[in-house]
Amino acid sequence: MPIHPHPRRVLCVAEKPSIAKEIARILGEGQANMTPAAGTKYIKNYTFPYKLPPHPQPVQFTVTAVLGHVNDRDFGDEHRKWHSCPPFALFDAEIYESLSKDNKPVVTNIKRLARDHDLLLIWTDCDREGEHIGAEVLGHCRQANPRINCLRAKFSAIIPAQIHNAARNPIALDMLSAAAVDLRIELDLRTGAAITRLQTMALQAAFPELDKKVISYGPCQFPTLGFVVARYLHIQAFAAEEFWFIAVQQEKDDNTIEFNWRRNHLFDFEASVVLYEQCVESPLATVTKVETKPSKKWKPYPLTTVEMQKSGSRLLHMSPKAILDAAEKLYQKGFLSYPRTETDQYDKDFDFKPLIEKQIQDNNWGGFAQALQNGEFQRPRNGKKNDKAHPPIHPTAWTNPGPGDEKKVYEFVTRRFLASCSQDAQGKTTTVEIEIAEEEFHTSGLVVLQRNYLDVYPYDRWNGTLIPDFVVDETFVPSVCELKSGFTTAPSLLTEADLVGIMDQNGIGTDATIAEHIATVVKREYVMEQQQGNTKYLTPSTLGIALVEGWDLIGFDRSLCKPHLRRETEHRMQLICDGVSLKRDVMEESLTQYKEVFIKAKREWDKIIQVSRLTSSVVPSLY
DNA sequence: GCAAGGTC
Repeated sequence: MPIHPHPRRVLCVAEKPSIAKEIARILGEGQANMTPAAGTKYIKNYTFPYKLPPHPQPVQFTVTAVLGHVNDRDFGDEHRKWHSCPPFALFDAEIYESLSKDNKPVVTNIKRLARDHDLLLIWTDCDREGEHIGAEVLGHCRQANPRINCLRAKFSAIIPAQIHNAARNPIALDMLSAAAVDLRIELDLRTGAAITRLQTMALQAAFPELDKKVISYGPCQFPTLGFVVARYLHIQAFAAEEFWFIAVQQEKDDNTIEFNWRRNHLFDFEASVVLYEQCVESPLATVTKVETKPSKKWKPYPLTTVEMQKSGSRLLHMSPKAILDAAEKLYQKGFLSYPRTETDQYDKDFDFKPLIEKQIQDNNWGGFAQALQNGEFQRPRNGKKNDKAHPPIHPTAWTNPGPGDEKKVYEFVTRRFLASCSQDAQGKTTTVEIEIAEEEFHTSGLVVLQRNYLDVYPYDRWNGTLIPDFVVDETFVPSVCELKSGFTTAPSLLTEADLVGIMDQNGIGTDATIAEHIATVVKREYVMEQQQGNTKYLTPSTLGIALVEGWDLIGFDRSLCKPHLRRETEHRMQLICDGVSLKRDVMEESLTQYKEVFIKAKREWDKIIQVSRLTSSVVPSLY
């Protein structure tokens, strides 16, 4: 990309204030002049001179930010009221762009700046949403200054080399990605509003007890509900099966050693009896193999948002939403890095030392941090994901946030960070194999030699089970050899941690929104939380089950409750980004599909109603 | 009274 004609004044706009601050710190080399923007306490404008080679004279740089997306979209007055039009009209109704109240001073600020700058340099996150936000910013700046040029800074980490490089080698804003996001915004608004109104009004008419309740549809909330219902129905349909196995135990050196059958277990009773009787007839066990091998337990990967919510909700017994909220607060206070990231690998130039240094003062893990500084440090493992915008979540300063959610989250993130900078736990595993009447059994023991990361990461367990020495060819008659039976057990209901993982795998929602979608289906009373001991399980309400079964029954090969449609939208967005499809064509194709769903649903609506009646007669309460 | 996606 050729460098732009030499600009005199460059206006840099980031996606959020924290990034603007970092860019100004790096490019301004700490000398930037800071003035707060009028009307909003979040946004600051930074100015400083900056050299853009090959020109010898520095130009003036101004760095500012917006707060994510700038524009709001909604239907006009003639469609906004629920009874102002039939819901179907929402598929083709005019959509208007407007500024939300909070964004007015933000836009006033960039427009004012745009007037006396000749180049707009977009510094939003380098993802699809970032390109879209960039396009919104450009639109407003062009209104204020039609002649302003626009380019995009491309960076993959907030480190000086990258930021300077991005400033000096800008590229074009990717309008195709922006168009793809446009598609999503419009499609989700139309389908969400149309189907929500259809569904709500029809169900309220049939069930007076649903009066005043919104029965919302959304392309993310419905698949989320679908996963919960699927697991519930799976459990309902589960039939336990009996199985048999030979249990062998041996007393040795005051220990009871359990040996596991190589066949694990059999579902065939007759066959189990035959094999068992052979063991009873010649009960002498012979040791066939004793093997000791080094083994290790791997330290955890760097922390992404999804992983923080998944393992956090399992270990801290908090909801994914509460975890993200606490992380957000800690981030705003400057204690944690940006909490919404898909990245589980650190940039190769990432400087760990000063961050570890800050943790030395802690009463609980300070000693561990000190040991890392004294030579125990080992670079974190690299995961497979990189959003090219944010590093993994890590503590940026030491704090003791008092009791409560923030303390739990801060401690978890910090221990995880220190653990990832430490070394794998080392141990040795001993396996012993024996034979009784030609049937094989085995057992194993573990000795932990070096705990390493486990010392700072109590969430992981790796316990040694000591087994006494056995020698090959040694023989003994086991103290216990019995034929036992058991039953297969149904899977358990989904936990929030499970659901986060399933949504992530299926591309439902993003790191920043997954927790919200779960909270939404709970708020809508499609799903209920069931506390069992320390764990919260998710179970569908009668309403939730009826919705899923009803929509499935209407007989779409692609039910609204399955992740398929969302995946298709994602795929089509990618086609737009790649320049393969035009937004206009994709929009038409998608809307046609949803219109068909809508018409069919309206026609066969009584099927959903029937299922609902049926389900609510089985379970008396609707909730 | 509708969605999902940014960010605070």
